[in-house]
Amino acid sequence: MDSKQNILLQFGDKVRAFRKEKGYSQEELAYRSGLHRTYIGMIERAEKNITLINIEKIANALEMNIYNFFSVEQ
Amino acid sequence: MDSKQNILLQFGDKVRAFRKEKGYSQEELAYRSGLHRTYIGMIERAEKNITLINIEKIANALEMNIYNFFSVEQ
DNA sequence: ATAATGCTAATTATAGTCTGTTGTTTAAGT
DNA sequence: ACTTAAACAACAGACTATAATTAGCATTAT
Repeated sequence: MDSKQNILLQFGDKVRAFRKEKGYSQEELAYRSGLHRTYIGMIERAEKNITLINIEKIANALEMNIYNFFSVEQ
Repeated sequence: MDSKQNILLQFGDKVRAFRKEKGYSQEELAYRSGLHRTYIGMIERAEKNITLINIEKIANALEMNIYNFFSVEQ
């Protein structure tokens, strides 16, 4: 991932916002989703082009539905 | 991708349904999204774990928003 | 001072691309 | 109805690009 794509920035921002709403650290979210601490950071910084299965893991860890990451409201 | 994950099956089914609604062949959708003919088939059959950037490409090609793939209604 | 996050780099797994072949559906024409 | 052709989709295999995982150290909050 060189130049950060808009959709990844948008997704990363939402993950970070929802994570903070829940009061989780990156490490806590990593643990809950079964992903690695540094990987969560990379996603939030839009450095990785995440796959659908991992999108779902993060959604589950944040106790929300995937479409919340992509809906226009909020 | 060995055993097909639920989220991939759900996504693939939606892509196929929306594609047919538009009257596109897999090849037509491939052309419109800039992806490969056979790859579209793999996605619809849930054989690949698609990345977010390609999810967006397919959404654009189908002239819809990403959350339509994940919303419960319809 | 310490907890949280950023950043680099290296490795492994797999997503994505492509060619070609087989099978299946659709629509003709005779 | 039965072929024939053409369009469409499934499938296999090989290759390339990159996502995913991890460790270690630097930096930034608190």
